[in-house]
Amino acid sequence: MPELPEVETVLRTLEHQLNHPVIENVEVYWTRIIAYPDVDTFIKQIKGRKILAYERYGKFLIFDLDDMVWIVHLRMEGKFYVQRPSEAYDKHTHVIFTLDDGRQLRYHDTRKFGRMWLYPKTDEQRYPCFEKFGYDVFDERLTSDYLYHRLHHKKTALKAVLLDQSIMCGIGNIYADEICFAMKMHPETMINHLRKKDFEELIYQTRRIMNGAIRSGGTTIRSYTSSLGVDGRFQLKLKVHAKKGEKCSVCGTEIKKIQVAQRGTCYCPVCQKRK
DNA sequence: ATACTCCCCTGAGAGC
DNA sequence: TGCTCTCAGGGGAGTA
Repeated sequence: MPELPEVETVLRTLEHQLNHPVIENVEVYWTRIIAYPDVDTFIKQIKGRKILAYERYGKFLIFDLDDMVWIVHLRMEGKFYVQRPSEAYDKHTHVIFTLDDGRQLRYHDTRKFGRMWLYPKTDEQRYPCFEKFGYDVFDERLTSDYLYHRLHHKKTALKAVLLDQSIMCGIGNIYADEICFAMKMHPETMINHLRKKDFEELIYQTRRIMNGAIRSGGTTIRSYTSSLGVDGRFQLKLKVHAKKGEKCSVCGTEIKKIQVAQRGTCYCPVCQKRK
């Protein structure tokens, strides 16, 4: 599933592939994908607009259309393909954008969880779909002081905090497990047990892991063909997520799987201690 | 305010 | 082989 590094890779790949096309036509085959405005307005307003810039906020893709912004969240399985109109598409292709260079940008989503929004652009770049979202993981305003003041009194599990997009956004289930492992902390560690230096470590490890994943995701840009999105190449580097029953790469102990914050959670019972 | 639960969806995998 | 059942998961909505 696309988390921050995958979204970043998709965005860079799209920019590289598409450059700055004008969207000439749009066909929507599953209307719920369009979250705002209504489908007819979405189509009417996005037609004729040029993609000037590609940006990211958390797991959102942001396409700068000059006086408007087109925002996409891939959720679980959303993908973009750049294809010729003559190429076949399957039942999971829900939105097709025809570009002025003759190609099509096709939105594909097996589970139909992804969403798109189109808003008039504002200076502060805040939109209703971002309302409940906090700082992006790489936002410089996200500091250990900020996290400490916001969290040190709360009795919430560490992993629940990492997944809470209203505090910082971009982390999903995979990287939440990896960050807990890198911090050598049990995912159920109560956040109020963390000291200031632990929050520094949290931010450091989060950014280190995200940057590493972006770098290895970025390597797929050169080799990719028609399919955008990341093929799971850097799963090779995962230490605990989806590793239930395998041996910990550090100590050899069997990785365990539990539920934390209603999410499947893998961890090493020896390396990761409750604080 | 916080923490659950359900919902949206489909394919994969398990069990029979 | 083929059927049915269960589960995964980001995030919104509703509820205790």
